[in-house]
Amino acid sequence: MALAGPRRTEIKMIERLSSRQVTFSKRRKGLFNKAADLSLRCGAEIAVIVFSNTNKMYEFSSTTMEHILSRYINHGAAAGFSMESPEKKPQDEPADKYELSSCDTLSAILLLQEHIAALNLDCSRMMGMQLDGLSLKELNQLEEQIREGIESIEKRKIEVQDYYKYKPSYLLEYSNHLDRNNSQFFYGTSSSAVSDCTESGQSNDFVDTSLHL
Amino acid sequence: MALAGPRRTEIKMIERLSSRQVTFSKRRKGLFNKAADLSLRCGAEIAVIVFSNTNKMYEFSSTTMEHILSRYINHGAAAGFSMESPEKKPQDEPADKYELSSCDTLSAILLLQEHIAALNLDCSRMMGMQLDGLSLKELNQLEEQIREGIESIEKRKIEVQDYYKYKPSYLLEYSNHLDRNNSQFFYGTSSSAVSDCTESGQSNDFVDTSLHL
DNA sequence: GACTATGTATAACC
DNA sequence: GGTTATACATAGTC
Repeated sequence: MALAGPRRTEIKMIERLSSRQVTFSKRRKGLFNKAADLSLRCGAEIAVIVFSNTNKMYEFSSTTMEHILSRYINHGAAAGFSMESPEKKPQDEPADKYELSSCDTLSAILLLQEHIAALNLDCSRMMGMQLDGLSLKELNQLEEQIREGIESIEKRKIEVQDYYKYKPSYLLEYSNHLDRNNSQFFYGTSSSAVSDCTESGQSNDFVDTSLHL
Repeated sequence: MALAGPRRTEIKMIERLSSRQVTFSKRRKGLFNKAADLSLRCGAEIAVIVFSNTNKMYEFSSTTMEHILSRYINHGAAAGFSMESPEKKPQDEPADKYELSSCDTLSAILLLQEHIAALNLDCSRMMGMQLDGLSLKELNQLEEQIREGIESIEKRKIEVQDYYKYKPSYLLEYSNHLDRNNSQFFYGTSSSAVSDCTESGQSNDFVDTSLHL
């Protein structure tokens, strides 16, 4: 008689390789089933990509992977631009931003590069570089911005210190895991909802980091 | 007294819109949790993309979406990406040498988005946001970086003040204009391919403003 | 958004 | 790869 069931299993990396592989197979299958279920029941379009420990790739997609990915790309490309030009009002989203078709790849790339240039400039300036052309007023704004950043960081440092002081280890598990992978996402916030056509503001994917100078 | 539980549910599209939406929310959350579990327990890298009926997008990714997707693209490109054409795909085709394949374009965009995500993260952190997952040491490094930035800005402010002091204003405007146009630097560093197999930590070195945390 | 009865996924074992 | 006991997910309901 098997007395075993899924005992209170702590959520952490399984050490034993064989167990890990078995668990991976079973759970991966379960995950794909869940995805298929959700897709069918709710008419959702779902893609799941999994890379195992051993760099093997597994995928599920309710329609075509390519279709979902290009849909994702277009969505992200559109949603990613909130502020490449500081002159523009960030809240007013002109309709044309969401009209990127999959054929507009070249312009999408150009826009992304523009976006990168702007972000690069912002980053550089916060590090005290590329300050040419900023007026005194703008320099003051920049400095103010940065000082607020430092304040937040100081606060966070205290939080982290307390956190480690009183750490419940089960809370650290996932964030530690993510730390190892150098991810910016924390467990609860890695899922985000962004509307396809009409967006009313909230977007977790791309934080508006523009300095608006 | 609620006598209900999940009765045997046939797997088909849920007709009632409200039920479908509720179910979608619950199951999507469940799916993402499963993905997170699997990722953590087995050290897998997982991405899930979901488009709802109403074209809302939701995503989960154990690391960054861009990283996983470009890994997917590269993997697929190397090992039989063509599912629809069972025939072989010779890579040495002089014909499309000067033509970007859709795969290349997609991966180019992903690379750019990954770049943007990294820059966004850097900028956010310098502004005191997105600090989750940074260790105390990293927070200190970040703060140090920023303080150096402030120092440079202070110095620049003095320069500018002197500039105003000793320069006729009609010359000032014009040179300010020139400064501004010259200050935008481009995405000059050639974008190196992101290595897939070796997870040697952060690989956004192509950003010269990277914080290297 | 919380509750609860019930179905489902799955860890340990074969 | 199959079985079973148990934890987990969740449909219907408030």
